[in-house]
Amino acid sequence: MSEQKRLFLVDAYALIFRGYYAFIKNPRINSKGQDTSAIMGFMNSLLDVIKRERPDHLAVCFDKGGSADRVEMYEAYKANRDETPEGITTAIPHIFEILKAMHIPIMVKEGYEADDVIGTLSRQAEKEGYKTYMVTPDKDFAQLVTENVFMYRPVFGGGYETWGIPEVQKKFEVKDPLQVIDFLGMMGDSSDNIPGLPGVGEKTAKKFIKQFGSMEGLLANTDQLKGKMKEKIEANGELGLLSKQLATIMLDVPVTFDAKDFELDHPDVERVKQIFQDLEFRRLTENFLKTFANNEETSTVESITHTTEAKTTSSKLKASAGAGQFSLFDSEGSNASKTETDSAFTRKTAETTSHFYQYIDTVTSKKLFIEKLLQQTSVCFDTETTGINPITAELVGIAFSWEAGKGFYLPFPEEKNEAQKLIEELRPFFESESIEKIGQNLKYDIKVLAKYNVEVKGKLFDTMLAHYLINPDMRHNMDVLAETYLNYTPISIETLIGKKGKNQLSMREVDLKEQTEYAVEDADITLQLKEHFQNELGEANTQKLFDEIEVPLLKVLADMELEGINLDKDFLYSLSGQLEKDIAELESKIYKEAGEEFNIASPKQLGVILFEKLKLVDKPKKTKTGQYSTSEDVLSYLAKDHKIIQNILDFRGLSKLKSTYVDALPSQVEETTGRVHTDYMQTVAATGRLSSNNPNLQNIPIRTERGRQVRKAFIPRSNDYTLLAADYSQIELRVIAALSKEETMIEAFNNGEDIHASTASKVFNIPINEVTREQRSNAKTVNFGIIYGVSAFGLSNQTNLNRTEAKELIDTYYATYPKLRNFISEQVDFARDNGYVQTVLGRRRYLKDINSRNAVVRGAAERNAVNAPIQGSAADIIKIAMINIHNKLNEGDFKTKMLLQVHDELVFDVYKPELETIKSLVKTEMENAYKLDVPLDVDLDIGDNWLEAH
DNA sequence: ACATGAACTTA
DNA sequence: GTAAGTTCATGTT
Repeated sequence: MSEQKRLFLVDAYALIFRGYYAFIKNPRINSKGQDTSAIMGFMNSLLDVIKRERPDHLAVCFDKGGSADRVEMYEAYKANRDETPEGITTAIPHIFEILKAMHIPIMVKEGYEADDVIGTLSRQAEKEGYKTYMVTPDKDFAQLVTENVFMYRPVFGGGYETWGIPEVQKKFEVKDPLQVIDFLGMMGDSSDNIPGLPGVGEKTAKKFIKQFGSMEGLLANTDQLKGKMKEKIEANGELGLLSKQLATIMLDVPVTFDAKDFELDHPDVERVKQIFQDLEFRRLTENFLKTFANNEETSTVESITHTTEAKTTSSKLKASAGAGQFSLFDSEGSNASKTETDSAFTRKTAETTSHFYQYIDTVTSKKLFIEKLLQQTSVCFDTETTGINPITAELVGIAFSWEAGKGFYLPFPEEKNEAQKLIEELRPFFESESIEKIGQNLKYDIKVLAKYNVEVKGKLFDTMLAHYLINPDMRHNMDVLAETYLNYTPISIETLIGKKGKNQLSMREVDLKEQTEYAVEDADITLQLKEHFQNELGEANTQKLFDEIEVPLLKVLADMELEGINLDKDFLYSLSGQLEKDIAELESKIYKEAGEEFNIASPKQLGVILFEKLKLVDKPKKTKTGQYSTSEDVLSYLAKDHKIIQNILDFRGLSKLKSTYVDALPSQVEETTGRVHTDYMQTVAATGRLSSNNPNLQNIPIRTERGRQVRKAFIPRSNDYTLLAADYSQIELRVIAALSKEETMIEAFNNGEDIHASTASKVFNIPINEVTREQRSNAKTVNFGIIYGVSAFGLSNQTNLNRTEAKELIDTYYATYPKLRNFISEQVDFARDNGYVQTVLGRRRYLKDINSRNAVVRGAAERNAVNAPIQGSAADIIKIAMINIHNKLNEGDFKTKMLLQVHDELVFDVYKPELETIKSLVKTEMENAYKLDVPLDVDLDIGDNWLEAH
């Protein structure tokens, strides 16, 4: 069990300040009038670290006398820092006293800051083979991180996060933690009074680091900059270098790391108790006693962990039932060895049933386990990893369950080769065609395993997908499902790794017993959910949709996501520069026109300028929150009244373009693959469509000339490849024509007519070649309106027609296409009778509001009743095409890959020699994915980027 | 630090 | 009028 030794170095002042301000609203004052907030806050953190981590070595580091060197360099250094609050200065002697009583070494060195002391010690400890954890919230320390040196940051709301090299690379967007110095030097730090470069903030600093690598790199290449920025940086090179020096933590402080001195040994309990009593700390005393009592207990438990004898629970500390104590493989069905949940466990899950979860940590038990595993016909599994991004995540463990209430957890070693060896032993299971694999969101697990070169074969059952088909309007996360269908509350991941968001620990840091309880429970629950959903799929008549569409598609999506797409970052960088310039110009024009400077991006401030200062309109429209509405349609209506309006609209358009696409996309290129990997969500859209996020590649601009340029950045993987975009022409109108059996429209499609022009010709009763642009455009609007469930009101809003003209147009439209009108009322009637509507493949959408007495609510449900079968059927069709194409590409061993899906379009990276074959393959598969009474038509385009391929 | 609303992007 | 996702400002832990 002897891991590498771990040294914890605590940045005292940082934690004291943090503790002090945590209580600032409600300071702790004892009966003697002492403000003990700082002491309390600090001690809480310290005990917390000890309790969580059980360090073998620990020291607390203080500043003393400021940094003489730094003041010499820059006299303003830390000058504008506020005077230390009295509550802190008075706390220091007490803290010293407590630390002494606890036998914790205190490190101070006159003339050096704690950063420098910690930095120096970490380097010495590293040489002696220690892993060092720097306990501090201060981001500056990130520069010290190495393979063996970590930041251990307390986070708001409790808990800690560990920053190793990958975390630092991610947070600061640097390649090497040392670049954090350049980053801080460029952007400056007001609390340390590091000046930084003028005009450079976080974003620009990150950009520079990526572009030039360092401060020196930037200063040597200012010729690549433009405009004001160039001038400012060239003029301030000295300041930049000085800032970098100020930000650098020293590594040569005259202190010595002596392992023996730093060993964490037993505190003088009586003395500490006495001090705490004097300060009137009651909870803290308890906490302290528990922390150190706990320590003893832990070592006892560990010493018995590997015995096979089930041990009677003698202490409330042994909370994780079952795990670790196993009389395993002779235990099938034997209640005697089943560990009942005890009080400490039951408190989290009220209706917990007894369970039998075990982890596997010996060669023999592993051998037995794999033997048993391979005898099963159906197994639920769940991977636990270091993160939520499957491309970078590493396996921490895999849980398995094939019988309700029971399961096993196989932890994975951190070392890569060892992990690979272990997964190889599981390969026969994962690649077995005859063992069914069950899971919740299998796409994730499949992607993780793919990174270990393991393919998941055999029949699949994904409980998330199953539930999506059973009830698409609900949410499908496991916790909700367990509560709804099993009346069971699973252990939340938050109790393990801390609050959601950025504050999470890695699963790797969680105690093995807790990992087991959590992971196996997930597999167990998922297995039980499967039993439940299996029957419901049959009842909802969606078994086929599940087996033939959604489940096969999951693997297709996994492949597409792993593949990613190549992005021309440099192109976007230069685009960003142009946009920045244009935005700045618009900005100054707007300020001039408004007569003052304000935040144009703030609808609130903008509203005041437009409607109170410039009084552009008498009765300004308000939003539902009571603010002035400055939405696009309101503003374009005013564009003729004041030239500021057009500038504002342009400003908004360009800002959106820059922030959401031009600047965001390059930062989402995956470091390890050099490509952008979107995540397709298969279970969010109520109609059956996919959605895409991180980044969303389904809303890349195309309508405006400027926006469309972004598509030039999406490029083939190399010169041997080209992009192919294949899109269905008017698929939704074809679907509605086919479903309604409207002959007039079907005939137009059969004849290959321009459907909007054809509609205009019929509605306005003129020959098709005499249709004007405006007529075609109005016809187009109505055609789309039908798909969305028209109203005259909506239509008049979308066109230049007034309400009566709009009504008239709709009436004529229905007269032209009578069966469309029938189809619409049939859908609504069907929904009223059955409570749902469905697509060509039987995908259902339930409409609970269809019989609502509230006309607005009911109207919305009626529009859903019309739209869902159309949008959903189109989604069904392209899904079929994707599965078939994916199969064909695999069977034919093509180098060509399918990369993207954008609702009615598929994008491929085509290996040039395969181009002709692929073109016909794709067209055939898409057009014949599903047989309708209307031909499906697919347009193909190729190009050296996504814009050209259109 | 986190959630919400407004605005803007797509099919 | 349908279906989505991201960013920014803003107000609240």
